[in-house]
Amino acid sequence: MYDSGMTTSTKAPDLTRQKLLEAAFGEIHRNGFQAASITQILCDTGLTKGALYHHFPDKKALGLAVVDEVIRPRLAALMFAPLADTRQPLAAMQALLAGKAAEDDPMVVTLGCPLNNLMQEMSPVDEGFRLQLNGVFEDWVGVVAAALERGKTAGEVRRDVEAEATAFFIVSALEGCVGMSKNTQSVTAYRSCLAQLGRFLDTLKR
Amino acid sequence: MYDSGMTTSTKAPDLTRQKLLEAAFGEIHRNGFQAASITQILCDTGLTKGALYHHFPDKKALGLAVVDEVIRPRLAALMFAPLADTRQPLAAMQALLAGKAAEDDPMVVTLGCPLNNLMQEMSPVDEGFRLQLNGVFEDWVGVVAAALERGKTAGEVRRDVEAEATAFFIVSALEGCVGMSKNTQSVTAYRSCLAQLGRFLDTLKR
DNA sequence: AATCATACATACCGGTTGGTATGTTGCAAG
DNA sequence: CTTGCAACATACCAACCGGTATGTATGATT
Repeated sequence: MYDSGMTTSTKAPDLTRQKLLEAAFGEIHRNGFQAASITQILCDTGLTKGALYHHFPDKKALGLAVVDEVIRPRLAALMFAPLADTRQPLAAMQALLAGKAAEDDPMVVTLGCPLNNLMQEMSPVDEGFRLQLNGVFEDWVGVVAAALERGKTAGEVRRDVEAEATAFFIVSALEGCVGMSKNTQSVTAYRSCLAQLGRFLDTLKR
Repeated sequence: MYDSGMTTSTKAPDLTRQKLLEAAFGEIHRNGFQAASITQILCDTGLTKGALYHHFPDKKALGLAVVDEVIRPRLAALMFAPLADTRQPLAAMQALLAGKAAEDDPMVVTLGCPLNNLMQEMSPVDEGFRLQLNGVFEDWVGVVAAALERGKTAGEVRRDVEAEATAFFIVSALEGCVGMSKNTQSVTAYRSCLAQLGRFLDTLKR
């Protein structure tokens, strides 16, 4: 038999692990990795160090797990999925940007993109983090590039567009927009910046 | 009389202040503000806490001074000056980007843009920092926007270009390129990304 | 029923942090 | 000559950090 009737209390290791990951994600998103306090994360979850260091060997492992098991899936759902099979990547991305801009109070303006935040903070400082983050980033660029290629064969995208370089630029510009808007704390600037990125996308049209 | 013959030893308050600022800039550039160690900064300068806390009330004040007295002038010399009076902002920015791309080993790829780094780290966390950084950023955008406006009247830039929004996007995209290249640690990607930004600039031509 | 590993909680530790209080030196004014 | 303040140096501190060692409850195994 299995513990079907358990609420949360007794023993549910994967659940507590998940709680740790989510809390860590929140603290890291708010304060960055280095400034994220283990104690605070445990405070948020109601757990203790015993639980944490049972599931993760150290703080860095927790951070890397957050990248792989929280940030990556979120990004995949938000940004990868809509482009996964499209043959009109430009239209799809325009819709994506429009959807982003339409959010009434984007948390991304308040706290920024979790991936970008971590990249800016940790990439120059820790090679392990850099590789992990770069993996997610390159996957993202890869998804966009593949979509652009499909758009080329489908006739939506100009033939002389360098898919890989353009994709890299699109993602970079998007992250740049988010980052600068975070600094400005202005939703208006955020939307305006996204609109300009949309204008660039238009120039790729055939 | 004034102490004309002093080398460095006895008393030269503004010089030690400057040394503190430069060392702090370096540590902040390498590790971020929160992770920058006061002790390490003093180690770099050969000074002590007595000196530091004589010139600055606390760590935050030091950081803000770095923004105003180190980062801002550097940025002004590198990015503002070349656009100060141009009537062909597009050509000027293309030249600027080309110059950036031509650097054999841009430190900006290794450690990123000091302004961007600080914005990403500190803006969501400390309002004082946000305002200070945003001041520099908005000045930058203002310089670009003004140049674009002059380009419009001079006939280089299309009339339907929204100077302010476009300037915001240009700077954002540039910072995005730098940030992503920092993560990739690839000078090639950096140059390629700058080239794409150049293509966007071309679309603004009349 | 006894055993044993998993899944935590609790208490503790060395190291580092930013910050302060006190001391010392030197130049310049009175 | 001495007084006084600016410009530092030195010693010290409480708070917090990540990490560990130990203890304990629980469920599964034999």
